[in-house]
Amino acid sequence: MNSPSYNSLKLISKKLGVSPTTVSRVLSGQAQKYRISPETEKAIKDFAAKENFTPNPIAKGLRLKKTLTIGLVIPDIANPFFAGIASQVVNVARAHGYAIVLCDSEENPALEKQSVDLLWARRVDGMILCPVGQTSDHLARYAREKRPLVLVDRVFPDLGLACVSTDNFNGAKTATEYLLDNGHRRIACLQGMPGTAPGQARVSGYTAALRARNVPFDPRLVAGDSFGEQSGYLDTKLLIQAAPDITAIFAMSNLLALGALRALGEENRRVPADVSVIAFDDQPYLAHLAPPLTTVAQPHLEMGAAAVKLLLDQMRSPANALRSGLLLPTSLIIRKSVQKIN
Amino acid sequence: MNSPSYNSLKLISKKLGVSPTTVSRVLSGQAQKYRISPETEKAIKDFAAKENFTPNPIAKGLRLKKTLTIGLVIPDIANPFFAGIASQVVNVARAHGYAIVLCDSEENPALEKQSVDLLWARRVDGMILCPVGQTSDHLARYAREKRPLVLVDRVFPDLGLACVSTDNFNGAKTATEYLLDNGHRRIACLQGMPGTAPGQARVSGYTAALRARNVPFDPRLVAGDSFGEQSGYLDTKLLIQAAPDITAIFAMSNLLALGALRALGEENRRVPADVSVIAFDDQPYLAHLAPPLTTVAQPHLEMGAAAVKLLLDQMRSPANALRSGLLLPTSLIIRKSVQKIN
DNA sequence: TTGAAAGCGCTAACAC
DNA sequence: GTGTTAGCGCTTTCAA
Repeated sequence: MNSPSYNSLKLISKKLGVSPTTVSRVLSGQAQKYRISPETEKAIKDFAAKENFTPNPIAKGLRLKKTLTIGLVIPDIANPFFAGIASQVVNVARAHGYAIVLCDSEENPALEKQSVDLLWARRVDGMILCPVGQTSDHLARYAREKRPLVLVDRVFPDLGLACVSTDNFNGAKTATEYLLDNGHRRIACLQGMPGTAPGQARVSGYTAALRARNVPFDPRLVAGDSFGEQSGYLDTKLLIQAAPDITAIFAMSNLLALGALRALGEENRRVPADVSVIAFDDQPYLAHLAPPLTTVAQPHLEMGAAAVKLLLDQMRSPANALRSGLLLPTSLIIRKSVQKIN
Repeated sequence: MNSPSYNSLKLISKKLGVSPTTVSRVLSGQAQKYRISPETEKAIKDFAAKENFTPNPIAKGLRLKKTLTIGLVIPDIANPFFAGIASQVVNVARAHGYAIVLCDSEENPALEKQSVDLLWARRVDGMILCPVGQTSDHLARYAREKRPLVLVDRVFPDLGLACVSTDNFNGAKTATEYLLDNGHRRIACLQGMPGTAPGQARVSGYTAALRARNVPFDPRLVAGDSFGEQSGYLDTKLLIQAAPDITAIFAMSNLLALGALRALGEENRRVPADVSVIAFDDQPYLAHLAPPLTTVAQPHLEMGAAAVKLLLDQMRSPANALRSGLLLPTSLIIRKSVQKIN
């Protein structure tokens, strides 16, 4: 009754007067294949059900060299963007019989590398990684070794690894065009962390939209160094000093938008009457801000699900699975933070 | 160069001309204990470092009956409250050498039970569980079996299991008193999911505060059936119909508060001019709402950390570890959603 | 100071 | 139809 002592194939086979092999065969659904007699099969299945027995997955893992486990490395699980991805990864993986081992790299490249190593050392069958986004050296090796691995969000497209990300370029381009359509010409851009694929793609989308409409690109209007609230606040403050004539801010994350809102409030600029704002990545609370924020929505759930599916493909056939970039579409969610001017 | 073939103690021992035993001893830090010669020790350590070798944890797990793994079951990892707890659990666990296997019960008791069973079947050394909160039958058994298990948030105090939760009673009492201090008498209460420990404790705190100030308790002012935004919206609508004279709403979660804000907006009641609002559980975005919301903050990070620590205690000595409830203090974060009246 | 051997619980090859 | 045996990679007696 105390401290759970586990059952085993051997114990069961003894109680039932058959061999461990037979029990193993029945319990792994191979009864048919080995033409085990229906009575034996039933006896074993009933007994296992009654005793609530499942073959020890550790022993199975050792023997089969498979753990039915997927590693998930995320820069910050408390960030709703990543939490959304994680939730989908967990659920889809479970549906396929895989468990998720979760690591948090705390936006720290060293911790990321350590987490990745740790997970391989623990013999996960595959891994989903949202890189912190600055370095990819430690990943090149895994690409060569053809380990089942898919990158999400801050991807490195040139590594020959499977990647899932959103169409950041077009998302940003569309948002910028929307601002232009509303008469804005002096549009600031809070760029987030430079050197990350999503950051770069978004800024490219922004400049592409300007160029297409012959609006001069002013490099002083592009600012910022991270995706956090602090950067949004500080850089908006600086921006207002340096370019008081801006009429719109395009923030490359919703945290940046939050920070911008705070700075704008302090500077007594009303949104959207004085300055229009567009954010990136939709979150439930954006609809409840004052004003409700217009934003570029990313398909979180699809991202997580797609990552798992790509990974399962690779695990099935490591050699010839598709190893390219998947680009999911964004959508512009129009709320009330952009005002028409002129 | 292709497909990673793992090293092993045996392989290494062969290359070094010693026995697997010796390699194992050195690599598990038992060199001293077995008085292995410094040269042998160094040779083995150097080689392991060069080859980047770590003993296979699966084999180790089989032999030692320990997996250095903790299971974490959460009702919804996309909910920032739980994501905050998870982030701390992951980090503290890692610091102690444990990996986290994450399950999402999707607020579904059946899935919760399945997840718990799955994790034990996978031989996790211990488990941290945020129950969905309605049933506890399947947990009673684990209490009897003295499995390492700690409950977080929606705890069941009478099960003889270790629990971590916040002092919901006093948190709610303090918030209600603050409303009373500001002259409010008709205070509605969006109660969240009935039958959950936190929900009940919060409502008790609310009524206790009323009683202490001789403000009559009106059961019609208590409404709601879940902690989600929908319920906040709908029940606020109904509340305004049923009791148009309310001057304040105490929402037992921040999602409920969001819903209330939306309903209030539609009904043209300004916050806080017409109706004051207090939320429960602080989240970064609350400071950016219009108006910034006053709320009862819970110590997320401490909750996660405390849970891991209690669990580690139990895993060290399953028989006589502390198995009681830990109550963490809340704090009232005063922002701008409460107005003094009369 | 080191090694040989057994066994953790499982599955797959090879009998019969 | 079923069983015997070996071995996955590790740790731990026991022996030397």
